[in-house]
Amino acid sequence: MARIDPTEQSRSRRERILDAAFSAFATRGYRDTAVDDIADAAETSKGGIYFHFKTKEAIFRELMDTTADKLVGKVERAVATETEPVAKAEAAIHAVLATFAGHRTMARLLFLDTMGAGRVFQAETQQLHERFSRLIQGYLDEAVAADAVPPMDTRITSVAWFGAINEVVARWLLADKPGRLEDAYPSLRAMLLRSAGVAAERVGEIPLPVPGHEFPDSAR
Amino acid sequence: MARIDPTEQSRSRRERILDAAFSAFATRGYRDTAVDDIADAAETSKGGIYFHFKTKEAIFRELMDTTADKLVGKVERAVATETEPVAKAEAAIHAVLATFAGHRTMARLLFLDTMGAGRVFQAETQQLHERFSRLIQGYLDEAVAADAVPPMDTRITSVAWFGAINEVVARWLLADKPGRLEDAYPSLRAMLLRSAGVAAERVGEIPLPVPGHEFPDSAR
Amino acid sequence: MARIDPTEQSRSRRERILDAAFSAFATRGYRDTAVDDIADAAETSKGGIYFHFKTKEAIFRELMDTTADKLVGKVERAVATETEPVAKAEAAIHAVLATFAGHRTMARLLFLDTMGAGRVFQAETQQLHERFSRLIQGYLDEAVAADAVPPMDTRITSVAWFGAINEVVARWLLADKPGRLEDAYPSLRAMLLRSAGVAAERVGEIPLPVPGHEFPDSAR
Amino acid sequence: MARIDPTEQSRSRRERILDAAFSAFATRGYRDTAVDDIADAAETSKGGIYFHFKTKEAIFRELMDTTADKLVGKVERAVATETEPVAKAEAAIHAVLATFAGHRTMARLLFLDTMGAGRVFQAETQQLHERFSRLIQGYLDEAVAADAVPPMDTRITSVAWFGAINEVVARWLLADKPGRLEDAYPSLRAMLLRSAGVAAERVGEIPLPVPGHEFPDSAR
DNA sequence: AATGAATGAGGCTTCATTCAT
DNA sequence: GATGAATGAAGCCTCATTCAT
Repeated sequence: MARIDPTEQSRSRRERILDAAFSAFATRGYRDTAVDDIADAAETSKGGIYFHFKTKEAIFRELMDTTADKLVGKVERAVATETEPVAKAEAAIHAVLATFAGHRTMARLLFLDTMGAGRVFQAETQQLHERFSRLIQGYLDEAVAADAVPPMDTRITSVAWFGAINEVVARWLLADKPGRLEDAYPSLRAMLLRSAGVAAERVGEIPLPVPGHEFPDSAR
Repeated sequence: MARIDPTEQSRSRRERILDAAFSAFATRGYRDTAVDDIADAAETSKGGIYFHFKTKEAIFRELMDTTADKLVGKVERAVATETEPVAKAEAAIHAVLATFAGHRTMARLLFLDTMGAGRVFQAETQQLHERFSRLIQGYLDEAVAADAVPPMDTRITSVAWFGAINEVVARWLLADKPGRLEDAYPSLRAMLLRSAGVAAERVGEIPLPVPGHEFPDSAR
Repeated sequence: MARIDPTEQSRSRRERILDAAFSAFATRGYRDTAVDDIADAAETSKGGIYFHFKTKEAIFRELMDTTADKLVGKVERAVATETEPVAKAEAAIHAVLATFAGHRTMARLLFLDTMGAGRVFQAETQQLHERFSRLIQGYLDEAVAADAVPPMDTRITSVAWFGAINEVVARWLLADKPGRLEDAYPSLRAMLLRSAGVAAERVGEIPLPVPGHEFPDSAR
Repeated sequence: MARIDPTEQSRSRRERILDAAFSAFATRGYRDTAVDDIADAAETSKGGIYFHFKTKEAIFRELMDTTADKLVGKVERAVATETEPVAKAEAAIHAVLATFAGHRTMARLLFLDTMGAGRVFQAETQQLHERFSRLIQGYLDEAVAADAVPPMDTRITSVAWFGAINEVVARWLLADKPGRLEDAYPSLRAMLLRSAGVAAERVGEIPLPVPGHEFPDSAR
């Protein structure tokens, strides 16, 4: 008599809530998402949600954390396939862009909504950004150590890198006709590599804007 | 016996409201600021606010616009003192950093809270970011035209520049012990100039992190 | 140990709200009734009301509809007991008067407050009046078809009938010392029947005012 | 040096306010008309209004009174041209319909908005209705005295008359495609005269509905 | 575990009225 | 007389959270 493992059953419900919350937060933002919305989307009741999560905030927190974990994991796996320092950095940049390109919603949640959640989450957000820029900084430090790039303040540089990538992604997220995010990769890559002092030969040719494939403008 | 011009009088009240709103929004964010809070801070009544502004949103909008105007003005004035393209870009970067260094709250309002306001303001925010990146793009285009830098996709590069600067400022804003924002200038400048392909001689020496003056870490 | 069916339970609360709203609207009018008033009277919280009804307007709408339904139902049942056309009309008139006589508040809500609700409800109100005058027109048309009365413009006549009845009821509603509404029936009946051209023999004797039982005057 | 008489000047302003209020109340109803609206329409300031009138209610009251006076005046003048009792009644009916036909707004104010004003005005409204039905009753009593109609309860009959007329006017007011109010006169006249027992010869032929000129339906 | 009803604090906005100038 | 700025009491509605079942 195959009864469903209650733990399994519960997890599936819990997961369903997380999924629903994820998509709701990403679509409407934290503040504009009511717990009722999540309940509806998860085909549960409000009470059901409060059984699994202490507060609305807790849902958001958990979502932020696991999502960030996923992304970091992807980046690390992508980087692991490379050995040369600069190639590692390139792989990281590409991994981020590729991941977001495939998961617009994830990007939206991670990078756009963090402030919408209000004061409460600023610490959370900061840690997220910190985490990513530290990741980058690690690769830059390696590159410096390997003499692939000259010494520099890798802290500031990595923060700036993160900002640059973040902005390109955000702009793409909000564009009316997004186009393909990966089209931005060559130029962004060149810009970042050069910013770190990677040798011109290694950077290669500087891409020019392809007519008809310009980076999207914010409409209206 | 100089009576106060009623127009003046009214403007002063209006201004008082704007000031109060400015500081409240910058401190607590748009959503977490109640109209009552603004009224209290402006030493007016809620009704008084609604005499001068149609909605809470209108206050925020006006604040965003005028603040952005001020910043753009400062940047343009700083740039105007230079003639050489790269120097213009440097001046712009420096102007932004210097302005924000002096007006933390302004920065907070412009760059951190925009999303906190919710879906309604995404268009507004986009325009703001757009405006700044276009400003940068203008200088980059000039530099390309003057052969100060090689041809490139100035659209993406300027978006990335904006993102880089934005992130450095934001990180500083949220730091517990901010330090001096201008300490970040040399490295940020070098990073940006190199990213655009400015000649190494022109960029000059790459600054190293000064022990004890590292870029602030996010607390906790 | 009979537990109350939760559906039942909820309905009873919903009903309690409707009852409270009904009496509040009828007493103070739509605009002068705050949602808080209804909540208090229903011994619920404001939020509780908004769980059951989307807006204040929705409560009013539902009340109007069901009340009208009840009245129409009563009239139709009364009419169904008669076969002769003129008798049907008489039954209808009597049913309206009798119903209102027993339910002053219902009358008040249906006939006096409709405009107090403001522009929003004019359509609703019109439909209500339309509904009743169409009901009357149906009986008049039957009477014409049965040669019980001569041909006439039954549309205008029925509108006028409705107006006449409405006014008599309204005047009674607003009177300080209402007296018995049914005392007005004989004269109103005679007036209406004659207005439709019912034969004098069928109408019978024209009632004279009974001293001491005059139709109430508006006080002051 | 022809200075404008200050009294005159003041009255003109006062009148302008009344006019503006009249049209505003008639268009949007009492509750939905803000004092600001009136001020704007009268090209004055809110303060100016409160100089001339103690409260918003006072404006409405005065408007109701003078408007009713005007209408009563018209009716009485029309009736004065007739000597025969039934003709007087006919003249009165016609005068009301004709006046309203020419002044939709006046009708709206007097007959539709009275309740919208809320509890406060019910006394006022009642007096208005009372006044008109007493006017009618006077003519009916004369007719009875002159043996033009048989004895009856003229109190109820006149109330019913008033209601009948009122409803026809109201329906016309709210119709989408009003048509001509006076088209309703023949049938309404016949209905009313018959209701009072006026001899068939005197009433004349009963009008049938003219195809294409039916009394307007409430749209939708 | 889950449900749905209930709560109540709090948010934004409107508007009649007052008042200093 | 007139103006427009200011007041503050309501008003309607939302929503995170709790709770009986």
